[in-house]
Amino acid sequence: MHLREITETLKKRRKLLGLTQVRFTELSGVSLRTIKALESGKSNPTFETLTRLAEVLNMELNLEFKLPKFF
Amino acid sequence: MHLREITETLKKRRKLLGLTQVRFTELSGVSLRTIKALESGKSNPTFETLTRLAEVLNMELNLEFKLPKFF
DNA sequence: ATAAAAAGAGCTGTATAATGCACTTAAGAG
DNA sequence: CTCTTAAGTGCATTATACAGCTCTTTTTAT
Repeated sequence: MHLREITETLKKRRKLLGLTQVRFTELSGVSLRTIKALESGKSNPTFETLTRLAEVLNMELNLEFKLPKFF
Repeated sequence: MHLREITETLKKRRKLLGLTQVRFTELSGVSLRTIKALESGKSNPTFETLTRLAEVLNMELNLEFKLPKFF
């Protein structure tokens, strides 16, 4: 997944769970500033930042083999 | 996956493909210093760095739901 | 249409990721 | 063992992620 897909997924799921950005910072420990930058596509986040956010959403980052397109 | 798992996986696959760290920098564009730090567990890499390395190995990072442990 | 809440942006400081160079240590081949 | 190559470390520099504050814009509800 490209970074844009990942951030979009995080954002959509955050909203699906009815969380505001503020509540998201409280639950994740990632600053509001960082979340805003990330969601508006203005950063190259560290692995830890993405992981802390994913965690709150019951998600995680996995390293996998690329699958051929027809999958 | 935790960072340690990810870096171990990258390292193992790099070796499996018979690549040295030097060759890995040439193919990925990530500096030798950064690869050394990463593989020896001394950094919190950016998404881009991980992606560039994974790319060379025909792998990628995916954001997924956590599965219950019995899977 | 207005008020309130949420999201985004500018400015700034601090921490640290990424980099290059030189050196040391470890691993492999002869 | 020695020689060669690969991997890891220390130090210094540069770039930038992270963070807090304030202000603006957008969205949502009344």
